[in-house]
Amino acid sequence: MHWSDVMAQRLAERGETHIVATGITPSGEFHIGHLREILTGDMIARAARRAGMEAELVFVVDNADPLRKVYPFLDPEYETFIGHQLGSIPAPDENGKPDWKRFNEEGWTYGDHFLTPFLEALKLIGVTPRLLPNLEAYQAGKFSHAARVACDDPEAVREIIERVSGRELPTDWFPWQPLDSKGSLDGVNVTGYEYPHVHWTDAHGVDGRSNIEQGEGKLPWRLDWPAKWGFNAITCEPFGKDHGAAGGSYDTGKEIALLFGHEPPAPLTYEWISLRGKGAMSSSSGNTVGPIEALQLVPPEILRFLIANSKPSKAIEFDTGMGLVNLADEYERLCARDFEAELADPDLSRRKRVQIEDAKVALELSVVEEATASVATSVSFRHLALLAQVKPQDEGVWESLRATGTIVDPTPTLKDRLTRMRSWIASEHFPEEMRIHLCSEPDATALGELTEDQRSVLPFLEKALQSAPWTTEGIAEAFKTTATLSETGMRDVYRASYALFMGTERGPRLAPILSNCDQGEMMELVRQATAL
RNA sequence: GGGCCUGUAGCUCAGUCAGGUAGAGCGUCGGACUUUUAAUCCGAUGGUCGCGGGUUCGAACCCCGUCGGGCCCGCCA
Repeated sequence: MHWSDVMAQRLAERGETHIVATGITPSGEFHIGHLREILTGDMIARAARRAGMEAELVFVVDNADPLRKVYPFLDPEYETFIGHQLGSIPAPDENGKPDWKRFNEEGWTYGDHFLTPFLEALKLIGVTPRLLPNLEAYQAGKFSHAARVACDDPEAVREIIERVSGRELPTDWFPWQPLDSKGSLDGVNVTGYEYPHVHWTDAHGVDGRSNIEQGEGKLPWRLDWPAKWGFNAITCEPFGKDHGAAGGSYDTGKEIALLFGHEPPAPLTYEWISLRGKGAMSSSSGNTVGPIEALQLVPPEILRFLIANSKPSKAIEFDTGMGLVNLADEYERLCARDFEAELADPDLSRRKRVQIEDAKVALELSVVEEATASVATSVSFRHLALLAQVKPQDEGVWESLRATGTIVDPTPTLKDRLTRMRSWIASEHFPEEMRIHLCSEPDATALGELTEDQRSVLPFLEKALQSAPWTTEGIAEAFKTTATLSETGMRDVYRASYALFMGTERGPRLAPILSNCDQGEMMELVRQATAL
């Protein structure tokens, strides 16, 4: 059974209506690691709906969290904002400086700055969750109940955290973090509590009080999370393996949720996504591939397929090179399969059946538009990558595909795919082994591997190409002429030509590629090779 | 120290929950297509299931131990 269906089954035992939660702190650039969080949630919700339940996806924006440090992309000026909530400080401008103008005029915050492009990418990917900004929830008093329970009996909370996580809390620990006189959550000492106020002294020697029902502070993460489960009626939440560890925040959250008076959601722990060869993704080190950047390379359904086809417990190595080609081609192959027919075979082994069923579900989850069928474009990524390189104009690509009977007219999907393919080819991510290289000078090694017969083709090739019209047809004709003149087969002509022009044994059709090159340069290459 | 995830073909992984003849895709090799956009099709190749015990008629799967990799036990998600 597909992992999303396993989860849906678990949800079915709990009830008919579900709210699947995801949540991210908008502290920096979003990356495809965050995509796993949100897509995992989306796929659980889809699976639940497919199983006949009602399910909604929500996205908690943790903009009540404080700025932790001055990241490399921020101006040192941000030093003054450390400890301040992401939803209440200005966004960095293009130079990393606080954009006060937009902040004052439009209320454009640090959190908005990073969240907005991510939401755009999500839309393209077919995910439109209901947003739950956390700072606003505090200000609206939604945390009141939980905050009061915790503040009324701090020892109960402390007991749970210390017992479950096995770590000792400082003696002055208090389950509420007040905002200080400057708006920071750091360095504040709680001096007393009298509902609904928490009294404090801050690092500047100022005293004050914080109303726990009006967002004048926040709950520490380990309480904040279970509190949100309550007032948002969350029934299911996928989260990264960090939270899932024994003694981690889900473990303590489970018990704290009960203290607050509600059931914890059904959990699903997922592994991280790393970049192939570059280790874990990290916004601060700049070692990231953003969702937008990824979408310029591959269509959204491929990105969805990556998540759908990997069990959450499996770490994913995101490979922007050959891995992406293979992934996309696998997707294409799956699209072309007839799963119903395959499953109708009564002799299928259990293993085989599971494999087919999982592939089928993964494919269903990959379509951007829920409950629509995936469509095969009948052109593999590999093939399209070649055509895109050989034909500078889109129309040339379509002509080639028409000529081979692959398509009649390009579908919007295919046009879209070609656009992305071109941007991929232009990027640093495009794998070298997929790139078509023409030799700028003769490749002695490749030529040396030719047989005598094949080498003898070269002078005839030179003669035939010299007088050929420099078009695809003209060049193709010249190859045939060469075979006749040299009294060898076409096989040897091509074998020699690939060694000559590309330094390889085989390759994509030469004539269309050569016709896009300069005849003079190519002839020079032939002459030099012949003379060797 | 405590815990979680992970280890299966050259590569990516499925199969472990419900024990029953080791699977898929990619790659590689060979063939076909009276030569082809590294295409397509067919065939072959390929594994001491990390290691050692135990339970069982039977273990990749369950139990115990052990080794390697990743991660958590921070007011970071």
